[in-house]
Amino acid sequence: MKNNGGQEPKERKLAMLRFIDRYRREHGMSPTVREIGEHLGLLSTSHCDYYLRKLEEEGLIERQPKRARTIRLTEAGLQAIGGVAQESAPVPAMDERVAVPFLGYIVASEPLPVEPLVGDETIEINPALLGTVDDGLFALRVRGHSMIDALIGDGDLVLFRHQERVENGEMAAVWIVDRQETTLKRIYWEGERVRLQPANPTMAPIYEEADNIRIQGKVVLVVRRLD
Amino acid sequence: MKNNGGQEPKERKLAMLRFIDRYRREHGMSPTVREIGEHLGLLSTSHCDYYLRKLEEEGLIERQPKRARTIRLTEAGLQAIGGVAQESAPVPAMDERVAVPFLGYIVASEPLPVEPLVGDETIEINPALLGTVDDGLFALRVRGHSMIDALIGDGDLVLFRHQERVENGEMAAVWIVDRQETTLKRIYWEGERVRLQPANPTMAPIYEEADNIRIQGKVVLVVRRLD
DNA sequence: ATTATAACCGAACATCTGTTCTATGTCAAG
DNA sequence: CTTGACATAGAACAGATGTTCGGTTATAAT
Repeated sequence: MKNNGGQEPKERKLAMLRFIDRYRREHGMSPTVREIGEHLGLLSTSHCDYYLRKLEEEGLIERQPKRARTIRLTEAGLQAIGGVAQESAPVPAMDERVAVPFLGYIVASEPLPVEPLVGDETIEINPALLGTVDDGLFALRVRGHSMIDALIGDGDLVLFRHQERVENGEMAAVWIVDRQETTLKRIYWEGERVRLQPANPTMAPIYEEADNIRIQGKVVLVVRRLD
Repeated sequence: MKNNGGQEPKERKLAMLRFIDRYRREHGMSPTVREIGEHLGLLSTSHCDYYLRKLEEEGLIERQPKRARTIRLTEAGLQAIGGVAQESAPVPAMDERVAVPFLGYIVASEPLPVEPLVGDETIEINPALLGTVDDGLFALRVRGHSMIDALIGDGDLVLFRHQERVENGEMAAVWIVDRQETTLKRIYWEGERVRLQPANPTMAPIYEEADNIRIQGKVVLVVRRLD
């Protein structure tokens, strides 16, 4: 059955992508299979599903099986639209934001007592700034000057990704267990010992037993406001 | 039946509003009645519906009857979240994003020819990171190391606010007229002359006639990705 | 004590929504 | 001509989802 309603499959797929994208932006939710089909002049939900499957296989959309209104464009899908609609600036899809918990402050000098990492304040960050969509992010604002040579200054907002292991030389938020304190340093593993290295020549490194620290997260983004 | 699960009705309504808002931002779609109820510890969808009706009567949410996943906050609902949660920074509404034109690269070393500031690529920035909502922003990615002591490194994304005048010591994108070149430097006004000062001890300042430069914009935000 | 109200529950119901199944029609290749 | 691939329709199905209904419980007021 090759009566394409006047459209080539490729064009129809793009029209479908565009409809989904626009619908989401205009309605704040995804369209249903029936709504998509109606707009494209398809008389059967299964026909619509046929094309949605193809788009999904091609990685241009994603949907949650068996749940209502979950269709959304992937990054590739957005680019597919952008590639054809050159005359309009790419408009980010609705969900292109990451809510990052803001947990307070981290001292980039001497370790100081910091409340357990808990908070309900969030900061919205565009994933494009992160280069990737990450789970397990949290944000801390820096106090102090011990990471100045790493271009992290007092008052900077730093985003961390939760992970319990970092490579030598990577910067991380470190919880020192027996001190009940958290600090931001560059980490170097030295056998049973860990060197917590400031990036500031006037400051001495701190040494701790590897068993006595907990890596809270690795630095992935630094934001500084100057105005 | 006044067992409120430890929450006053007003507080529970706010918790509900917050959950809906956060869910939409994190998942790009609205929660179901069951999801809302689960999060609030309500054991029955009808109980959840009871509160949703109230919120709807109060104009804090809107939903499309009988359709799946259509619950959303109204403007009043968003304000209700922001208005009560004084102890936490206001969370920008979903559409509060500033589309900042990304105009390419700026050289933080020797001035080099740079195309006129034009481009159609944009980067979405949360105004909360800026501290203010500004018109006339543009973004440039840094090339070079001449601003290293100002904690601006190679590859950093820098946001500028269009302005034609900066104070001594402020950092700005500067267009040098007779060279037809743009550079990022710290600016110092010295009578008829301007000193374009690198923040790198290995580099000499550049002097230009004040008439020969045009301030393109002042640095207001620096973003660095490390991962 | 009674009464009224708000809050809460669980079951049932209606419909929405996505998905599967079966069948047909068209086209191209052999 | 046959075969296979692609596109299309409609019906049916399963489960998701919102809503209604009938009831209970706790509290405050009288």
